[in-house]
Amino acid sequence: MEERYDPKKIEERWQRFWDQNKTFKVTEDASRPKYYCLEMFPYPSGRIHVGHTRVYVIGDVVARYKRMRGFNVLHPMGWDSFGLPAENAAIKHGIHPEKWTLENIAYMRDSQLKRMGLSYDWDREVTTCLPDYYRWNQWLFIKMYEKGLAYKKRSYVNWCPSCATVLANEQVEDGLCWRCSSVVTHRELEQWFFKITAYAEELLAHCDTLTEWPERVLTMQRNWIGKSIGVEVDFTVDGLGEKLQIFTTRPDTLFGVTFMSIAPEHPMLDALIAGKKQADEVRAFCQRVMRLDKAARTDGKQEKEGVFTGAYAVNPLNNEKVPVWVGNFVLMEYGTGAIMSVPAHDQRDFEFAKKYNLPVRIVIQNAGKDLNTAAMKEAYVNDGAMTSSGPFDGISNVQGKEKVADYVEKKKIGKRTKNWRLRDWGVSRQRYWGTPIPIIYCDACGTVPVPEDQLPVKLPTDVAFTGKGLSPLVESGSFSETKCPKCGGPARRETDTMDTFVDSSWYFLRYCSPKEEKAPFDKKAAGYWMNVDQYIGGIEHAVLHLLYARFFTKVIRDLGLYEGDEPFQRLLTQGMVVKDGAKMSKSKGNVVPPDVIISKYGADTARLFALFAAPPERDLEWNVQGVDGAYRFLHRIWTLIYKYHQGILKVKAAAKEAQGDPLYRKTHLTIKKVTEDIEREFHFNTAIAALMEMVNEMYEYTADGVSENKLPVLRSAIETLTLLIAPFAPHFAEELWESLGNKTSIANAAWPQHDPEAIVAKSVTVVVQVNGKVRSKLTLAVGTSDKDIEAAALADPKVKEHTNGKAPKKVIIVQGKLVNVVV
RNA sequence: GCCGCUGUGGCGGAAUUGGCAGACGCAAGGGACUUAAAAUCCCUCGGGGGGCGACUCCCGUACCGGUUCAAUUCCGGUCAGCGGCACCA
Repeated sequence: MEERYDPKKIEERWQRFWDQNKTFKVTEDASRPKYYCLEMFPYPSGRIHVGHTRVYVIGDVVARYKRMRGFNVLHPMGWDSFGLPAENAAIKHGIHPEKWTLENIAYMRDSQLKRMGLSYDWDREVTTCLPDYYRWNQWLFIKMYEKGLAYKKRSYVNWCPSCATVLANEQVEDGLCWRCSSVVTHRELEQWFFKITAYAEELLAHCDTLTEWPERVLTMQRNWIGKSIGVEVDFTVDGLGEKLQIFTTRPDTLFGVTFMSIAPEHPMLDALIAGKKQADEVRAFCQRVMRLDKAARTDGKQEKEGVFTGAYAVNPLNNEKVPVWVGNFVLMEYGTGAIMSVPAHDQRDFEFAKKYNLPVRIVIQNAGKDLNTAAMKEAYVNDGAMTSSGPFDGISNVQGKEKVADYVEKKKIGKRTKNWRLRDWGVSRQRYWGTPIPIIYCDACGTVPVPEDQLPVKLPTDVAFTGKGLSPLVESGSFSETKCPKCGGPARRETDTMDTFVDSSWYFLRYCSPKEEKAPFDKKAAGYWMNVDQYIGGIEHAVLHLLYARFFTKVIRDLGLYEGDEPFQRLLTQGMVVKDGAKMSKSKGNVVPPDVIISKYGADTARLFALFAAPPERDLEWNVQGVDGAYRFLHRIWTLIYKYHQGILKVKAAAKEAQGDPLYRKTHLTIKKVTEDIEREFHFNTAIAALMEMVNEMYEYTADGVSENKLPVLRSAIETLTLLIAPFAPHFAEELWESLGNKTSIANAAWPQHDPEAIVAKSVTVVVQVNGKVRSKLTLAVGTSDKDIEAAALADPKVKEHTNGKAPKKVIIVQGKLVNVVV
């Protein structure tokens, strides 16, 4: 054993050892319990910083701990490697996206991740931008096409002018592009969609089964799916005879309808205004509204505006004629694109009615204070008794909702229905660096999927990256011109590529059998490894990746490829890494690359600090002095062990016979504490604090030298400490483990178990309170009876002083903890 | 506006089932070692008061109130910060 702790030498040595011995390679083994530990795989942007590595360190501790607990641990790593930055680099620097990407991967793998000492089975590395992976994206796309789950439609879609591509709804945040924050505009385009709405009900219902997910994420998913239950009702357009269908969640207010509002895009609009004197004004209004971008259009603060179409519709419940307006706040995408307006009981309708002087009719009466239309300052949206509602007068509106719905269905003027906020997932991207959509268009045969035996449709390499005009795939004649697989005639390929979120929607299944050539993954292998027992990643994916991956798992299940409803058993969303008060990011200029920390302190120090400074789900302030502290801790252990190294090698570690020795007791208390802290919500910070306490106690124990007969106890403490620190500081632990005479890797050593008898104390300190205030402490033998405890407490001089001679009213005793004398 | 989370020393954080508030670490101050420094080791370290002193008393977990022998923990209200949703019919 070297006198000084030299992380550089140690870490290089053990990383080589793990690589050469394939220490973390795993295969299916039915005789052992499996554990699948997965961190969200990275986009290989080039250089990562400690903000990125935090998640891998957290996952690595889990994986190493579970391995020592005897689990067959699958812990893979790969690359989410399709995406825009590669293409932008190509445009800017003239490097092909593939070259740029693969070089980044090599650097990140070999110079950053491997140097952190992460226990991955690198033989399972998955790289989504390579044909052996993306061919299965294409295969899955075709399967989904065959089942009607992938379809093409012309519609208004989100367009990011800066990224020059379409975005899915989930990728628009506050009207801005999730990646570059440009204002998202609307475009009418023909696009491929995945029918995620077909799974809306199940995606929502199964949220209830994800009991080991953070409630926050589930709330976000439930909000995003946005189920609302209501009624569709047909109003008849006066003079036209056509049905104008509306959706409402408030059928109880149907008698309060005083006008209707439709979206500017509503298909019936032309018919409504045909021949009316308002026609030109309405058209001008609609064009003005439709020109607005998505953010402006859906901003709730925007004033409600509208224009009368000149048409009337008949309310089927009371046969009243009400005017039909166009409203700027009515959305074509939600419901039926038309609403009934009840100004008395809907705030938007109320504002609209006030602005345009439309009538207000109260149909729900406030039980506390009678409403009257003249005095109303805002809509009354609470419950009450129905009024002016024909046969429903007098009943509560809560019951009324059901009764009116029954009535509507009986009269066949509408039906109960559900509406979803969730939209189908638009997956077409007008860019090069993604999976080509495996579809061919033939003038004779129409849309034809590429036959399975012709997969993969590879990305062409002979393309130019100009950054101008259309995607390189459109410009590449050799790619788009092809033959129809059906009739052999001339045809052209789809030139759009898939959203990169498709890649990450099933990669966790691919890890189970990454080399499989006949299917996306081997069903048996997936049956063994899935689900992912622990998934770890950022909260930013709460409704993106995590929703898509759940959807894909269900689709894959229904294709008969996998038996299981949900991919991720337990989810941990780690906090971000903050420095100087801001999230670590390249643009803020506050990044700390792991390489720098590793060179100066070593990976074990970097790991220890990241784990100690905050619990995993909370944000972590990166602070150099804190890193020093972690470094000091490792040195302190090393120095202590070095001092007694020769001595303890001559003895066997203490066992039961040492019960009663204070260090032996501390050793076993620490085993218990560290194990519980890891098992309970991965509280690594307190687990490491417990190790520090143990080391402090070892220093005290050895302060006046160690006699021969204490060496076995010291040896057991040192061995235990080495094992307990192994998941956190693995290189450090390996080196010490070897120096203690062990021939095999500590990664496969058994996690220690605490001896319950060793931690039993003979005596306990009992807090003595008078009227709830601590006044004294007593040291009593364990098992002292309540009667004796009370007597001891009352005999205590401090107690006598504070009770002032008064007799106790009550004495509360909590065994082994506290006595409270109440006077 | 609605929903959720959070609020503890100079700082990061701990207190697991209602039972000693501030574990552990950082920073700071003092001391030992050293020609000196670094490193290391030891001590002090929430605020205020009293005592020469071993000590001791009061206050304190955003704020106000409640339940309880006992509240950082449970309940009600207020404030602040963060996050999500939001013209969704």
